[in-house]
Amino acid sequence: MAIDVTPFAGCCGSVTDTALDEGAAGELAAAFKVLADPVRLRLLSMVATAPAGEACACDLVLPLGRSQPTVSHHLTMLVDAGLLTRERRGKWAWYRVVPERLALLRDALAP
Amino acid sequence: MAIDVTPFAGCCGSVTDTALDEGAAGELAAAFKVLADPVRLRLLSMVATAPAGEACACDLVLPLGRSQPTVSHHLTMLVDAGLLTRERRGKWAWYRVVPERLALLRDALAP
DNA sequence: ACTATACATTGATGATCATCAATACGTTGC
DNA sequence: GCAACGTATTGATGATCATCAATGTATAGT
Repeated sequence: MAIDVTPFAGCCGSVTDTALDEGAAGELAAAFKVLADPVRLRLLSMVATAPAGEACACDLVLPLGRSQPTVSHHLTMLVDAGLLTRERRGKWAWYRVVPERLALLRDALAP
Repeated sequence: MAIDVTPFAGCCGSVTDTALDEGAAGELAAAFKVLADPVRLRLLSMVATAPAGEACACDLVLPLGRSQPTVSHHLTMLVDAGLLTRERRGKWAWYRVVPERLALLRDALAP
């Protein structure tokens, strides 16, 4: 089941801006939780640095040293978090990063 | 036991820069894991937005609605992660944010 | 010294999560 | 239709973690 289609609706404001209320803190925490895993970070960076800005899931399993279901699970989490998009082409699934989403999280740490 | 005095030694490079190796991904993930909690995010923003750039622990317990030990635990995690500094003055403990540390994490999400 | 206060630590518990084996689903080619 | 392949889902398990009550450790005031 999808974790949350719009975790951290966050449009503006940084942690150093104004004190976060409980709701905003929960959404932001959920967003960072997705980044708080080595496998997901590697997946994100592998897709981000892939040749045409996209990567096939078939090329991500072996280098990570995890089972196919585990990699698929992490990719789904990244998609659900809005950090990646998934596009099926035939038997393969291709992933691209969503820069705006990454920027949103980065801005949450702005001074 | 302190989690790690220098988690994410990270000096340079973003997730979109070059593919992360297992070690770097682990350090980065550990750093984000500290941010991946609502209470810690609220603590961070409360300290960041505090009047003189510092906040007394005594003023952080009630607004969070958590027990004193729980708040103390989260503050310790933030200090161990290098995101906050702690200074004891008499009976009180005063916290300040470490902007450089926050910037380090922000840069890890740079395009 | 004694008491009260502020904070940290310990120990225990329930919840969340990463992981894999097994299985299901959808697509391609024969 | 059938077999092979790439991917997603299910179910189970061990590990990690947030939380609190109880306790420990200082410091300040009387």
